[in-house]
Formats: sequence, C-alpha cells, structure tokens
Amino acid sequence: MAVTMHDVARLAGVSVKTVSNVVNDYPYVRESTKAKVLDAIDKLGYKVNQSARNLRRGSTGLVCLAVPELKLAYFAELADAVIAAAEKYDRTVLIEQTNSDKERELRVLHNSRQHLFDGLLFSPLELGQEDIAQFHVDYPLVLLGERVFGAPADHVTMANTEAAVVATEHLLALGRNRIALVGSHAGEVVGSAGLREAGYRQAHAQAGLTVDECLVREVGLWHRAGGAEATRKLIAERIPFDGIFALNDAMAIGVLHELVGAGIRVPEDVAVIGFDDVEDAQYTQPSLSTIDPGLEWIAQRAVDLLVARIDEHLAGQSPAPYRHEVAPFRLVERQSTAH
Amino acid sequence: MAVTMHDVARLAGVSVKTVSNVVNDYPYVRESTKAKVLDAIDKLGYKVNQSARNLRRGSTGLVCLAVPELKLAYFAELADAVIAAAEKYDRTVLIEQTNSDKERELRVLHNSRQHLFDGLLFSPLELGQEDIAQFHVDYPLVLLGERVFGAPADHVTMANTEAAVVATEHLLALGRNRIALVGSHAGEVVGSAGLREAGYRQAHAQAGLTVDECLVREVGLWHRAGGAEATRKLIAERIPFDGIFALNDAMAIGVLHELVGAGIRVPEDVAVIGFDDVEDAQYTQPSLSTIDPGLEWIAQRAVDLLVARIDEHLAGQSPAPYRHEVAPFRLVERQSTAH
DNA sequence: TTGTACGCGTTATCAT
DNA sequence: ATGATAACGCGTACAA
Repeated sequence: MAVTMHDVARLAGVSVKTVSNVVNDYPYVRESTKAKVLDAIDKLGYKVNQSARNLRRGSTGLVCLAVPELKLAYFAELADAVIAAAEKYDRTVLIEQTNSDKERELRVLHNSRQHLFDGLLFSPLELGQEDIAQFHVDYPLVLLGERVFGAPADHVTMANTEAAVVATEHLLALGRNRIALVGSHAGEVVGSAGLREAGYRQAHAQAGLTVDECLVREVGLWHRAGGAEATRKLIAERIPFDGIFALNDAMAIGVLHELVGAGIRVPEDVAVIGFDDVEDAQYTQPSLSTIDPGLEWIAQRAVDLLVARIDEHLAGQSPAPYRHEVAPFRLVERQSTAH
Repeated sequence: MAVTMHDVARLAGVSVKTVSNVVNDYPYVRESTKAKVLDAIDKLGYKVNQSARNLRRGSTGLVCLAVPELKLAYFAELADAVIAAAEKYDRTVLIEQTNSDKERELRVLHNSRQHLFDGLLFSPLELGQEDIAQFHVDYPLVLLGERVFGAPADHVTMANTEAAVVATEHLLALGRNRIALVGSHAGEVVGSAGLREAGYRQAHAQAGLTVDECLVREVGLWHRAGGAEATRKLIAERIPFDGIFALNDAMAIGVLHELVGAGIRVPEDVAVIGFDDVEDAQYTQPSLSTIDPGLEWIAQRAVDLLVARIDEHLAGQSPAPYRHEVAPFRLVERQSTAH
C-alpha cells in the first residue's frame, strides 16, 4: 500500500500537521524536527498524494491547452511555448486535441474533465461566432485564435489582417500583380482565413488593383496536402500567376513542393510567402518568406492571463474586465521572395 | 461554491448514493429515479469533482507521455498517435517535455507528479543503460526508444539496426559507395544513433566495403540545423560523397536544404535517405526517401501494454514477465533516391 | 432498489 | 513550534 503522511508522522514521532508543514515549506518548523521528518520521508519513500492535495486545495495546478492538431507544426510549437511559459508558474499543461471536430471542442469546453484543470487555454477551430453562448463557462478561460470575438474571456490574438496586408504588399513591391491566395474559406468573415484574406484584398485595394477572383483558392484544412493540391489545380487550369500568398506555412510548403516539382522557379517565376514562421520555413527549398506572428509572445501572454484569472477565481473575486491582446508580428524575408 | 452530489441529492429528493449510482451508470436504478436525478443534475449544472473521485478510486485515468521535444515532428506525431490510442481506453494523456535534460528525465520518473497519472510512457534520451536502476519504479511504466534495455518494464522499440541496413543497402544498390552518415554519436552502442550506425556499418561489411571514417559525421541533437551544418562541413572539407544517410528525417531535411542550396543535384549527384517517415518527408524538394518505423504500431502497442499494466497494478497482482516488442518497419522510396 | 455512515490523504483552524 | 481534529466530495460496505 502507498505510504501516507501518517506513516511518516509515526516514524518521525511527530503529528501529520508537522509533516505537512515540512512538505509545504512552512517556515516555522524547528530544524531538528524538519530533519527528522525529511529522514522519515526518505526512509519510507513517501510521495505526496496529488489527488488528496487537489481535493483539499480545490485546485490541481493543471492547465489545459486545447488545440486542433499537434501534428501541425504551428500547434506543436505553440504547445512547446505554452509548456515553457506555464513552467514559470509551476504549472503542468494537459494537452487536448480536438481534431477540428465540433463535438470535441464542445466536450473540452463543457463535459471534459471538469475540475481536472484549473483553467483552459482554448484555440477553437470549428466553434465560431454563432456559438458564443458556449463560451460562458464557470472556470478561467483564455481564448486563442480568431474564431470568436467578444466572448466572456480574455483573448490573445495575432494581427491577422495587418500582417496579411504586409505580406501582400511585400509581394506587390516585388512587382508581382497576379498573386494567388491559397487557403481561402469562402464567406468567412472572422477566423484566420477571413481576416487574412481581408488583408490580401485590402493591400490590393490600396495599390489600386482589383483581385482576379480565380486567383483566390479555397482550401478547407490548412495542411500541406491542401496547398499542394491548390497549386496543382492552379497550374492545370493554366491560370497565370507570379506570386502566391499561402495563408499558413504548412500550405506554403505544399505549394513550394508542387511549384518546384513542376519546374517553376521560385522566386524567379513565382514568389511565395507563407504565414506562421514555423521552424520548417527555414529549411524548405528555397527557404520560405513568411510572417512571424509572435508565437512566443502569444503563449507567454496567454499563460500570464490565465494564471491571473485562476488566482482571481480561487480568491473568489468577481472577474476583472476581459482583455483582448494582440501580438506584435514581423515580416520574415527569405529566398522565396528574394529579388 | 461548486455544486456537489449532496446538492443534487437534496433537489432530487434522494440520497447521495443514488446520485452516485446514476452518475456511474449503476444498472439497478429505477428509471423514474434516474430521470429525477438527471434532471436535478441538469438544473444545477452539476459536474463530478474529479479530484474527489480520484482520491476515492485511487487512480486518475491519466496516462503520462514523456518525450524530449514536441517541436520535433517525430514526437509530435508520436503524441498524436498515443492520444488516439489512449482514447480507445477512455484515458487522457498528459504530455511532459524533457528537453533532453537528464534532470528533467529523472524528475518525470521520480518526483514528478506522483499519483497524478496511473502510468507512464517514457521515451528517454539522456538516461541510458548506466541509469537502469532509476527505472525501478512502483507504478506501471512502458519504455519507448532505444536508450535502455533490460529495465523492469515493458519496452516497445523499432528495428533500428535492421532498418538501417535496409536503408544503406538501398543506397548501395543505387551504385553509391561513398555514403556519408549524418547523426553519429561517437562511442554510443545502444541508443538510436549507435544502433542505426551499426546497421550502416553492417550493410557495408556485407557488401564487402569498408567505411571511410571521414564520412561518418557527428551530430549531437538531431535537429534540422545539425543536418544542415554537417552537410556544409562535408562540402567545405571537399570530401567526396554520392549518398547521405541521415539518421532521422529532421536532419535529412537540413541535409537536403544545404545540398540543393549548394547546387548539388539530388538524387543525381547525391542520393539521400532519412529515417522516421515524418509527414514532412513527402513535401521536401525533392521528396525524401526514408524508413517508416511503424509509429502507429508503436503507439498503439505501447498504450495497450501500459493499460494492461495499470489494470494489473490496480488489481494488486504481481507483474507478469516484462515484454519487449519490436515494430515492423518499411522502406519508403521517394525522389531523393530515385534512379 | 435505495439510504447511512465511514474513509480516501491532505490541508486549515484552532488551540497549546 | 507543534498537535488534535474537522473538513474537502466522492465511492462503497452494510443495512434496510
């Protein structure tokens, strides 16, 4: 059977409270007693029972990060950054994959393992503005991404539209004026697709150009395969283009693969830019220009906010006004848009 | 305050036991009472308190997966596969990153959040054969990877040496006989590096060739940057080579990047093969030949074994003999080794 | 089929 | 500086 505080207390000849004091670094413990207790702990191989501690404390020290898919480099890097940020607060991160499944997103939010984590960092993909009521939960929640705005929760986003304007302007400045957009979600207004596409259009408008709609290519799931397929079609349909703005790096990688495979030179024939600045972008052939959306910043800020909310929640305070924070972004120029 | 079973019981006009019965799908509950209880649960928004349940049950339903780094595509894909496999058993996966830090690996194994998870799936990188005593833990443990053999735990591995033989033979069959090895760990015997290098050497020996030692390149951390750097050096030192076996795909991606960047044609001038069959391997330029080590199989099997051990542990049985299972692998031919 | 009462291992509130 | 004791919320003998 597992060894408990009582066992330790008995062996050390003290009360459980004293053992608890030692374990929790309560300052007013005589050195000699502390030594006795530590000795007993060592002898018995005692480990705190987290379940009991959690029950008593009413919190678990766990923070949940819910993302669509870890296989997507962006989310793997986000998870990495969140874990690092949470560590500073001595908190463990529980990762949930929602697999772009609405059911699962709802489950994370509601049923899920309630009371298992103290707070949730949620990056929804399927739930949208119309589901805003769902985000009314009674535990600390911080939203990531651009699917939902105005929910009763803190929200950390990136400057999608502004960054997309910069990316598009970068291509335009290269003298490209038939820039294909890869990754559009028709009819979407909020959401990364909608917001980034808006930037693409805005940059064109500001340059006095009209967008040729047959250059705007729909891709549902932003995976490499989608980018590759969109490019194949673009080529097959003999639509002329001299630039491609892929709405994320995964698709851009697929785009590059197809272009180079088809003997189209990048950037000479077609300049390509992505979005995310995933590590892989440095190692594509040619290396990929992209937008660094401030991932580290986002992770750090989101964890800061969440931890603050958790403390607030545990203290029984009523919530301070919700905040919406936007990460600073940066254009990263590499070979795929060199001149 | 959070709503408890007592609140539900009171509202439904039954005892807590009945509420508990309903919540846990105990079959012998009258339909009418069940309905009353469910109704009350709904009205109050009651959620089971996991901490209390865990304490009472003596288990948490959590399984921990400890990997070096999620940013490495291989581990992200492993995590994905493990989460999927665990789901079949209704178990949640807690991911710990050890960042190739020995301290952290020990912490996961020992201090860590004992009693927070029911079992551990551990892929060590720094701990090795000399630390085998450390693996003597009193909770269910399944080892992944090739750092430690003969520990008192189930172990799921891949056929490193055999697969490396196949990869090397594949290059040799192309007529390449100056094959550089990227990712060596000098002096390592077990461990992915040692085992795969052994396969490389074995294939050469079987073909009656001797390995030119200046083709064997050391890379500590198997990241893209390491592969790129090794390739740069190989070129700078003017060492002739017509093939490269990178010991994982991340390095192979770095290798490809440097080769193509230096104007060396792949596969015409230099054929390249990797190891892991990460999704990215399909999208490099040219696409990367590699070894599919049976990741899904590994994840599934590891979870099966772990869950079995957990059940055994909870039942208080003494452990059945430990098993060592080896996943089936497969050579994946792509453009980087086409002829 | 349902209710009562106790214990899981901690931490918190008092005392002393 | 330390000890006795009562919660925390749930599951489960045992009883009814």
